[in-house]
Amino acid sequence: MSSFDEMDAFEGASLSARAMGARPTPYLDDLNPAQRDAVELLDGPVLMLAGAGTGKTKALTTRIVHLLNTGAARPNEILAVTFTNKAAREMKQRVGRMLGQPAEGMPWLGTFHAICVKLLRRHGELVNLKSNFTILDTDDQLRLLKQLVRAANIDDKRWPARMLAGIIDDWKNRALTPDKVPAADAGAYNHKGVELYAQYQTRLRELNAVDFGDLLLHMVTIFQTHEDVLQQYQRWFRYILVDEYQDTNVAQYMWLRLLAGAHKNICCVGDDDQSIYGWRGAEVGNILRFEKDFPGAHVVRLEQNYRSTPHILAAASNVIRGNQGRLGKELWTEAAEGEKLRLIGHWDGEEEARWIGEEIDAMQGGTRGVRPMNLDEMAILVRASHQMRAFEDRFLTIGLPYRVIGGPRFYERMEIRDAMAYFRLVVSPEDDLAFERIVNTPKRGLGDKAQQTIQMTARANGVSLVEGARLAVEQGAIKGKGGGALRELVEGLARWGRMAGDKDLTHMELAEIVLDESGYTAHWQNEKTPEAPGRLENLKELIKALEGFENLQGFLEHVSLIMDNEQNDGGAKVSIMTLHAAKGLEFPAVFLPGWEDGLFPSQRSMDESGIKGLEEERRLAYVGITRAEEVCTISFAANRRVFGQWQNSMPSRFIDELPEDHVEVLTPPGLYGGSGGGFSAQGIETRAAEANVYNSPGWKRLQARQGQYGMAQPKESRNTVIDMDAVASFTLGERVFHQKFGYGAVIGIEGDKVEVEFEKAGLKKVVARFLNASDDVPF
DNA sequence: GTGGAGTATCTTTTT
DNA sequence: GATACTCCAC
Repeated sequence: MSSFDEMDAFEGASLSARAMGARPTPYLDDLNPAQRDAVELLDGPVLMLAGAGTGKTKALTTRIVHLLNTGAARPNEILAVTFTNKAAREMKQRVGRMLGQPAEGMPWLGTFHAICVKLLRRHGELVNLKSNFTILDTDDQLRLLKQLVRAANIDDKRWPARMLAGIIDDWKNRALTPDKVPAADAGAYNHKGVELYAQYQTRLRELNAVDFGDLLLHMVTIFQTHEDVLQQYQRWFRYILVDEYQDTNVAQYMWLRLLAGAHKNICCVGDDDQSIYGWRGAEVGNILRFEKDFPGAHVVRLEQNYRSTPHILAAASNVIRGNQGRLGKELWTEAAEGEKLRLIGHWDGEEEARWIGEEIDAMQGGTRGVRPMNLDEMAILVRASHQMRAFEDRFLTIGLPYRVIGGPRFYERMEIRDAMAYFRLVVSPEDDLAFERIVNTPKRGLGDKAQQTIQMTARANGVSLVEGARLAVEQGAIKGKGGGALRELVEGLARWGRMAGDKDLTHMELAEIVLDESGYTAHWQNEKTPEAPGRLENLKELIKALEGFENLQGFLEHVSLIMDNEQNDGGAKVSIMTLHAAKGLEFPAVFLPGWEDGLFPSQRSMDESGIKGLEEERRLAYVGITRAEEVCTISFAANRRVFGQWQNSMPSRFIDELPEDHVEVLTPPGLYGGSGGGFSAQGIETRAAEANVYNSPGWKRLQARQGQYGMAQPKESRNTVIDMDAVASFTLGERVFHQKFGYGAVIGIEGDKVEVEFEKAGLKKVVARFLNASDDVPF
């Protein structure tokens, strides 16, 4: 690894590169005047206010190319920060394409986190970290916090560790080390928050580990306390570029200000109207006060939109107008008028999914809209991930190919994390958290008691858990079957560790040996659950993913930072994702379902953050609408299942903010004998009433008439589970149904418990509430 | 020590 | 409706 001094040595070379003088700049001809400004104003602070679809990435990448081309900086003197790995990847590709060569030479183009890891590997010792520190994910973090909470004798029912994790995260986002937490926050987590935060940081240091927030926080601390280090990097990074500046939190902001403090060659790109990460500590204020922070800053506005039709832009503008304190932009386009936005209401969530499925089919077949569309030109953007389920269910039944973006991630799956814990232990045996995860996975007969013995032995001797386990076995502190299994595990770990140094063995082979010899593979082979084969499949995939890396360590590093899994499995598919995940993307056709008050805008957001929360929700609506290029379809449902309970709601207040002239209101389906059989007569009537309302010109007054459809009756009462009072009347011999055990006969009643002889599951004692009379079975 | 049944909580959004 | 957690019976 090259040391920092070696890096400095390049500086001389860069001067000669600059001396080479300007080269032709054909790429500038591709830009509109505003974009050109944004590219050519190289020195001094620049704020690029780039509305949705205004060619922001183009301007940013061209700026990098221009910096290189004019000799202002060498590739490794440019610090370019993004928020997502995807954005970093894309930028690298585009720069490479423009330069006509792979942009391998841009080591400082990456996410905040990836760049901080690089820096921290070099300078970690300044905050008492060894350079091979591990990065904890949220799971490890939570387990660690739980231990601390329990040790502090706090009732983790009333004060969940999750909550503490959130509070600590928040402090870290605000660049607050435990000693800097303001007095106003002293009451946090039952007045124990600050103390536990300090303990947590101590524990992390003992484990030679950091969490995500630490990556930024430690670097800020180092820059603040080591002037020499800061100055070196201020010299080194001649030009700084920041993407999605509106999403920076305080720690990131301080980090940037420190680095840009000397030369102030910083170009921040953002859109205050697309700030949607306030809940994660992002401060819109950062972008709003850029000109104050950097006096004399050039502000460039990109307002010509190359993405959407005028109808779509008009709708988006009208919605976002409701927010206060914006920097203000007016998007315009030369695009043809196109279709109006479409708005439709449905009876319930399932019907919404059904309708959208049919619509997608029709659009694909060319029977709807001005041109046939490919499946990958369409996307469904939801507010909360639980909304995805209805679409997945529906699309599975009609065989419509879809892809969920940002769903449960590969590296978060249980089996993958288990396997990775084994790998972590092979690479670094002192990784106590990894050891705790796998001591008893697969089952080795090592329960709480044995694990406590290991912990105590380790602590008494001041060694890692693995070493503690070895000692405990040696001293015979753990007897019987567990002891033998533990000895085997400890010896295995030592053996695999030695094998890691073996040149004749690839790390893929090693990984396979580890999983086989530890019994982990067998554990899933013996498991009879329906998921087991899939999990084995995932493990195989994990081994395959190792191929791209030098060794296990390199792989683990990669995974801790890049938790996304791009599945580019072939074939056109409809995309389903959250609005947050959709930022930066665009699709010819966009569906925005679930526009109901409470769901969107989210009740929780409004409860917790009031007006600020509502405004962030509104920005989310803005982001959603502006993803659409040609067609945007907004929908809402009167009824939806929440927590398995039916709930009804009113259309979103944002629907009122859509400009009437740019919206076409569609008649709900079902009235023409289309879909949705099986409703009661009452349901049809209600739906007919809805149709009239929708068709009326004054549809905006819908809200005033919410009583008519907002408070619609639940579908059918016979679908509800039998209630407790009714259950009391079970009689001996009665035929009953249980969700899990199936059919059976009542053979005894004791209070609220009923003894049932099930046909398949045999004799069980169950609580009456979970039983239905068999002719009353829900279906 | 394990596994099953019963109970509580959950749903925003993620590097 | 699903999962994580707790409690109780083997």
